[in-house]
Amino acid sequence: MPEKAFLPHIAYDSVIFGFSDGDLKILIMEYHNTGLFALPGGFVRADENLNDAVLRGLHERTGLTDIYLEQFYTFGDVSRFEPELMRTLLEANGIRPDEGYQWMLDRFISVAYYALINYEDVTPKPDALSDSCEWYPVNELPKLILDHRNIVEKAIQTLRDNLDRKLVGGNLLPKKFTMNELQNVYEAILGTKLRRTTFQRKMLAAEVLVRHEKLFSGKAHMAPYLYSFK
Amino acid sequence: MPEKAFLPHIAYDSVIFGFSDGDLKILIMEYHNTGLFALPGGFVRADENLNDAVLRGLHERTGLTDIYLEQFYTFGDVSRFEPELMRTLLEANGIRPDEGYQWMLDRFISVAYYALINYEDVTPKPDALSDSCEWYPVNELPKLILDHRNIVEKAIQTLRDNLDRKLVGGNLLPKKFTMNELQNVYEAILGTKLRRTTFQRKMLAAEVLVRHEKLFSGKAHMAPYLYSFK
DNA sequence: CCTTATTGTCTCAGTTTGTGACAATAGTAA
DNA sequence: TTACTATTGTCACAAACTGAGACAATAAGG
Repeated sequence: MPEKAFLPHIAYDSVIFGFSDGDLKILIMEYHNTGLFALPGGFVRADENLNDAVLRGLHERTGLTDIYLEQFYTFGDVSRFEPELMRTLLEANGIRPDEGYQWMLDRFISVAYYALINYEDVTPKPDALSDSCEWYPVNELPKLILDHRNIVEKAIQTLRDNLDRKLVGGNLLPKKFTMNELQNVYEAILGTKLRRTTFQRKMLAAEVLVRHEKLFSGKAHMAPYLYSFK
Repeated sequence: MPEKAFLPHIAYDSVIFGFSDGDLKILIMEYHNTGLFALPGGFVRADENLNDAVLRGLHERTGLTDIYLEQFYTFGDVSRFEPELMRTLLEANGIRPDEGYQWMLDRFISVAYYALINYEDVTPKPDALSDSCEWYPVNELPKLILDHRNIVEKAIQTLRDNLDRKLVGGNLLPKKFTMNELQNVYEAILGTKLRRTTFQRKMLAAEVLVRHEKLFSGKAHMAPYLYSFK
């Protein structure tokens, strides 16, 4: 990792949302031998678009290429600067700062993105510095380093704000889904229960859904239609 | 301007909105002896919060301290990198890159903010590299350097999206204003005419306005009330 | 064939929004 | 003083939208 390969002082962090078991979840990494948890993030190559750097990182973590991705804020407070913490992370990986990693101890400004992916499509992969990369329900996050907790809060807030405006919830589901599954996603994001009939009416009126065949679950009741987004 | 005073590779640009003569306007700077126009921007000191750097720059350009300011996007494409352009700017000011300004020729990622200010409160001041800092209607902008045109477009789009959600239009007016003036601001931002009675009803129902005395303009008709925001 | 859980649709009331009407000014002109 | 004009604050009515429940139509299982 030669110093000049990356832009110094600039990082990105990604809040990767998934949905399973009725919970909104995000991917969290745990660093080797430290018990420290953090958002997946990375650096920008000197000849690489910022957005492409994030997509590259996301691909490495999830294996996915077509990802719904949105930049939502850039965090630039001086209080982000904690060289002792970074030194701990590096040393826990047997890396000495004087081996060309000095730049990682500098102050960083971080551009934050959130991604929406289909939980089923992914087997999370840790990076070189991490033991694990795992899903955590947003209500049961471990303590995170730096201002990462703050980043998550702002990601959720932005996602809520955009939910109706951009009708973006479907990106957390498989291509085909039932109206009830879509409603569960909305409820998990908003943190409130919604009325079934009102939700269905609003979604159908938005004219963004295509109705497909019915889904027979084997249960003793009327089978729901499957839908996909146009 | 010693190199280590500022974070390299990181800049900010600000889209400073004002309102006069029925037009939405922004501040544009013209660089010395070049005919090049750009958004007001600057760099972040090594020990300064990103947001504070922007407020500092805004204060230098406008003299104002209490400013409505919002970060809206960070531009990080490689295509922003145009060292010849920056060299031209520096040389037109009699500055040689080898005098400690080499870092300004590097690739920059720019965090973009928009500000809403009261046009009447401001006498724009150019910075060291500029001949002028002047208001331009958003529909009559000169050709801007780099991706600044793009930044302006995104600022306007964000402002439109936030207009109803945050009831933010009043920041472009003096403390006290008439309902008609507020409507004119909204129309200039949205680029559409609004219905007088509907607009008035919505604003009053939002319970964010305080009604004051009437404003007598000397014209031959009923005088409107003055309002301020709570 | 009867029961049960869930779904798609409809209804009805309550609320919000679009649209025009209208009286109340604050001046000017006769 | 008395018309006359332009603009404002408010109301009235219809249209559209939303909340809340009702209900018939399933898809199994017993």
